[in-house]
Amino acid sequence: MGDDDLLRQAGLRVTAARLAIMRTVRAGDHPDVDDVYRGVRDRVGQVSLQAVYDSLHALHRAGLVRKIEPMGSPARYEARVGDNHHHLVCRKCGAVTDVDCVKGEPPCITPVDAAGYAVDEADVTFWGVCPSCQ
Amino acid sequence: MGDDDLLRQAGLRVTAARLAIMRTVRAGDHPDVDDVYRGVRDRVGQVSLQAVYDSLHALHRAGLVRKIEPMGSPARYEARVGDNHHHLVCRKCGAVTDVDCVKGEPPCITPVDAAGYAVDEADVTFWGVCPSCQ
DNA sequence: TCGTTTTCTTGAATCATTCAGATTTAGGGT
DNA sequence: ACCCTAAATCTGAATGATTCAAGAAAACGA
Repeated sequence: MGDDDLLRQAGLRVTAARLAIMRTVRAGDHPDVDDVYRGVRDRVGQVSLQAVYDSLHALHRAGLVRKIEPMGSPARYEARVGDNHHHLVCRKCGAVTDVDCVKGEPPCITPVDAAGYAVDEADVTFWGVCPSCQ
Repeated sequence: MGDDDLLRQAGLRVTAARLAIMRTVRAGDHPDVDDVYRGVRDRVGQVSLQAVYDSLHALHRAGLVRKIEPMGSPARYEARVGDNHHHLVCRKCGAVTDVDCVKGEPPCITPVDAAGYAVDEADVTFWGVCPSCQ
């Protein structure tokens, strides 16, 4: 299924900007908004930064992209959705690396005592220093 | 051991502002900077917002307070440190609730494949809807 | 093709946080 | 007790990511 079908299926209109955003996020390595902005401009020549914000919000709401926000850095996006994987973040360079979850099904972790909360997602971030920064 | 000793032991000077910040963080429920700011003013009358930022940084660096940053909200602080507990965050009201870790020792979780990273901390956030918002 | 609704644009505003420089204070040394 | 110096705090401004607002353009069902 192509990106256009994914968009339509989510009730979103198919636009050049959105297709380029999806491709850019998929091609990049956890790009932030600015990375996506630049990537999209490379592909379609002209987009406004706000269109990128709007579209990323729409795509995120539709579950087509995942948003991660490591402490201290701007929001980053990724195309791997639904597989509930987690992230390794380098304290020095900020690099983000995917880590597969031990368990297969999301949510991979259920708190011992949910305190009455209806939990629907577990967000796990491992902090450390990446190989090239060590 | 009193807060003054904790500060001295960390190589930090003992000031009224810092003592008030520690008490405020301990008394509050994951307060953000502004909550701390107001709490400290209630206790000592006069502090600048920057002093609160500076002191919280110092306390955080010294390991006397923990900093958490749920996506989309300003940084929050808590006094429980070193026990590697995690957090439940309400998607509606933003409330934060502590959850004890299944395992006892930090890091409570070690990624299956650390990809060469020297991992020193695992940050786990559960997202859901709290009892009163359901 | 037309009309409605969504999307995109431009431009400004907001919010948390940080930076800079001057002033004060804590606490060790005399 | 009094200096001295580094650390802490103050005032005031700057930054950077993100959001708001309102008009123009584009998508797509009728």
